[in-house]
Amino acid sequence: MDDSWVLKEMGRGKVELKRIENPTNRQVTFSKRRNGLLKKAFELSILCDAEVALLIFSSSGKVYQFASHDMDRTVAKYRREVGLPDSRNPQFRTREFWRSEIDELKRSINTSEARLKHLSGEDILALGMRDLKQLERQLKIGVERVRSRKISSTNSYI
Amino acid sequence: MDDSWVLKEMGRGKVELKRIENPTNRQVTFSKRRNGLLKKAFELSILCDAEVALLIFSSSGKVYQFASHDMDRTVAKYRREVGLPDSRNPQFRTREFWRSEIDELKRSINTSEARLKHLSGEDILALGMRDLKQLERQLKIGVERVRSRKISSTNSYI
DNA sequence: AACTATTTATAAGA
DNA sequence: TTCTTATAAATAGTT
Repeated sequence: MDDSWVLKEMGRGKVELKRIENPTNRQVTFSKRRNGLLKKAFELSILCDAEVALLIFSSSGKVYQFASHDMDRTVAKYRREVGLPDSRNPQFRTREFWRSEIDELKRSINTSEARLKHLSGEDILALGMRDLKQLERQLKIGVERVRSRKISSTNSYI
Repeated sequence: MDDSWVLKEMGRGKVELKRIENPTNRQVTFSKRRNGLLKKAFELSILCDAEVALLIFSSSGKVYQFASHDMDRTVAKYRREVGLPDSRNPQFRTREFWRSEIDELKRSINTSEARLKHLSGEDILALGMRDLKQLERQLKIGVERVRSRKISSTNSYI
């Protein structure tokens, strides 16, 4: 992205990637970049359906935050992921209940996604001839529908 | 920065600020923007001497993180700031946590099903020309893959 | 993964 | 701080 890494930045001037010593400049830059970062965190969460949590403390101690879902939830998720099994939870029944609920939904998702892959021609090695023929028929129907839709769209017939 | 808020984005094209439906595009954009966001978080922490913590979960559940100091420390600091007495064990919120987890899975299912319909040529009235073209391209790829699979299957080339 | 045309972000300056 | 502007970066669509 630029020549000698850790050397330059955006904008009119060129800035070393190191702490800005002038307090005024640092404050101004903090304000601008903080907003930019929060905005991009928001956009990432929307565009890519990601769960994002962002915490920023200014050097003077003020907090700024963004959480696409819920800060606690995301942090809890992170803790589990990282290895804190959070297994001090005595309510295993409840926990098991929710888990099975979720497993069921996940199975449903897997089914849909397998079908989506098949419709994209992926993971079809295991399919038999009958399924392949049916798949081909379905795809051709799809192509035809999309094609005719494109035509009427082109002619502004909406 | 741009005309009608929530309408455009960077780069060659113009993108609505909404979830990218095509899984491939979404994954690519996620990868690019995730890196951009992590980089900017890092730069903010250096340039402005700020304490920054960033958590990103992809929609497939993979975690990415940046912490200028220490994730736990920053989170604890945040909790104190917000008023929660650093309760790392939010038992009373467990129900809400599971509920949002489940809601998300349900949304995911709805999305898969919408896309399945699109690939079958259903419910495509609302799609724009760009999406239709992409859909047609994808369907044709699917047809080709299925066709070639049928041939090798016929010839017992497994 | 690499390439660019564009759009954004932002460092300085006012 | 806010606005403006010149320039550096980020990135969407494409190959």
